[in-house]
Amino acid sequence: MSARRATRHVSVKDVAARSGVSFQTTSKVLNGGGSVSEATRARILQAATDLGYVPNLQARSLVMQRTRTVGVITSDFSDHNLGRFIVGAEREARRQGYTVVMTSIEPEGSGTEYALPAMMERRVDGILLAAPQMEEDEALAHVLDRTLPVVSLYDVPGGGVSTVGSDDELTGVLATRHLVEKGRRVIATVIGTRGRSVTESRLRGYRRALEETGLPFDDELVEEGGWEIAAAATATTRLFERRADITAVFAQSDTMAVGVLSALRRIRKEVPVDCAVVGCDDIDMAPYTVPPLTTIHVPFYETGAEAMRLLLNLISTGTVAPSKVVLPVHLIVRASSG
Amino acid sequence: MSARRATRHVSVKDVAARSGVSFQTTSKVLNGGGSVSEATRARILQAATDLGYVPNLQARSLVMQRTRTVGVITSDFSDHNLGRFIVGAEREARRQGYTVVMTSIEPEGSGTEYALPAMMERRVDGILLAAPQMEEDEALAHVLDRTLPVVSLYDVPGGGVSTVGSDDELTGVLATRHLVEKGRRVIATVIGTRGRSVTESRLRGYRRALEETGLPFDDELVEEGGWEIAAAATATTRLFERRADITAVFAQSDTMAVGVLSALRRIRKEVPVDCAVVGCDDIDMAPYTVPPLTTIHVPFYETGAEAMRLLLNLISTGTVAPSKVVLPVHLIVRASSG
DNA sequence: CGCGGGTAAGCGAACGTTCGCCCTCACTCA
DNA sequence: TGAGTGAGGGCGAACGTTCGCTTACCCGCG
Repeated sequence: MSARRATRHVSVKDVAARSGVSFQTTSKVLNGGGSVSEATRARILQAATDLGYVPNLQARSLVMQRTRTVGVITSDFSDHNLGRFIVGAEREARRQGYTVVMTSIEPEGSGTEYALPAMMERRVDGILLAAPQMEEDEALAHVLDRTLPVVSLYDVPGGGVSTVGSDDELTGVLATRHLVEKGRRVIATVIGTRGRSVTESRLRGYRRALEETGLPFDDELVEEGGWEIAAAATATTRLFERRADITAVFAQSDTMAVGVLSALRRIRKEVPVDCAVVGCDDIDMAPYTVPPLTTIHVPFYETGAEAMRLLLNLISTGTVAPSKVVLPVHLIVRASSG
Repeated sequence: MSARRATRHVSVKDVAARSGVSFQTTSKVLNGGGSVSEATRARILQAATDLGYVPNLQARSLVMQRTRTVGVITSDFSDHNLGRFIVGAEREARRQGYTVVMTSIEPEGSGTEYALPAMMERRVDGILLAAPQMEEDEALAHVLDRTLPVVSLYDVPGGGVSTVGSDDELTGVLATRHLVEKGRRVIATVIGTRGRSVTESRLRGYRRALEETGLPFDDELVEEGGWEIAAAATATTRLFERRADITAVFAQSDTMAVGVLSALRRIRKEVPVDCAVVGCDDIDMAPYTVPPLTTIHVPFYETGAEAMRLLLNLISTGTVAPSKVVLPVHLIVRASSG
């Protein structure tokens, strides 16, 4: 109807006016401090609810010099795993009385130019980094060095930032070792994005498991799938064009494993008889692929929660000393590995 | 090292001191207003970057009486579709210079008790509701009535709240009509959660398409799958126990369709020969199920963006008059429907 | 009766901004 | 020469809090 909002927000002064005391006394009552008689306390409380008083956190943080807000910088979290991370983190923040302000950065965006300034303007008490592409952002480490508590879910170039993640090398080891134990000898792997820390760690695990069992590591058996179904499918096709004798594929994510399965179906390889497949992440769909997917369970939700826990801890102790938390992973065997 | 943060934030006064002017003049320069000589302007700007000045949005919103912040209240957005919604919304907000503060509410939580107050304390300029369970929250409509611009992705009981969504009834119609056109006559449907608006609309569409083509609607052919893979699978099993003559299933989400496919596989029904399957949502996996899933494409990302656009529009015009936007959907034919 | 002590409440300042208004020049023009 | 003008800049107030200090008052005690 009208073009202007009618209702002014009710402030502590309004409450004070209605209960006939100074606004400072009202403030005392409303957040517990000071000594106020039972009578006036009741009167003030009554007035507050009558008026529907809602404290203004902006004003409060202005004087308190902290906002009880943490910033979460993420890339596109329609990605299922990232979504789980963030849910875990948000929940933990909420549990400890913090609010989350969130911004996602574009795949090509550097974060340094928009996201970080935006968070600083908001005077967040700390920042949780959940954007893989920040691993390549050289400017980043420089900017946030020693200025604010920061926890990242991914490696940050300069170091000096606390990190929480799962044991990626172990992931590679468990998957590969399992395939070896199943009697597979020519084990290919479809990896994520080259250069990214998860990718390299899981690849290292794959390699270690091979060497550990006396099998040769062969560059020909590694192909990049870029975390996507379609790309993983073509990667698989390329692998089999090169080496028809492959009897197992380890995909660095369940999503890519779906692509692998799809490619195998197309070239008429039966899973697991002709070729076994192992993924990792343990997404909801994993038990329902054809055949059901053996995978490594990665505790995304817990990782997010743990990261937030660490961040809030840094905030409350005022520390910025970096640390590194690694959460365990485990194998879940289903039909795709025989 | 030390338990106390060393760096105070630099304020507009610090900048003023360094450039030898009053802090008000500094403020003028830093946000464009007023008339300041080129010389001092340059001097102030220089001082600002030297000191690394970052404006304090808390203080600014305090005097400006608006925060350029919108609250997003969501349920668990590790749900893929919700994630897309929110990404779309956040991106649009960012594009228009708004920041998003986010809270998710527990499945059982009412939102009225935690989420809304939290947003109000933060003095958000508007709220985007993206939590399906709020459809059942009777208290909700009462609380936010006429107090703040609100846009919801789901129906809110009392009405009076603007809504953005896709055409759910059309979704049901398109899916069912397609199956009829493919010659199917006994078409079952696995629905989401009873009573939820999406569920009922899609069911209504299903029913309308049947009647439109002279086929009878039969309660026996409807089973609840609760949006989950496993539940959808057992729902399918139940359906076929009742009616062995079913030749098509319309699942109200792709996720549930995966469960349907899995159940059909178990009872040795071949898709699409024995039984066709159509889902909806068009998730990334849809082209990679076995067989690839025919589905209705739902523009989640665009819905989120549109909802945010509407919300920001409400905010800037100061209106609270409710409106209702419905985005189109379309059929995508793949192998699962023959 | 005067004094100390405790409790209840008020007061002033500060946090970092924006905004409207006033002052002070120097310059122009009649 | 004196009034008018307009640009450049300062000043005070306000936004809604918290916090430390001070004041007013009531009691009991010596």
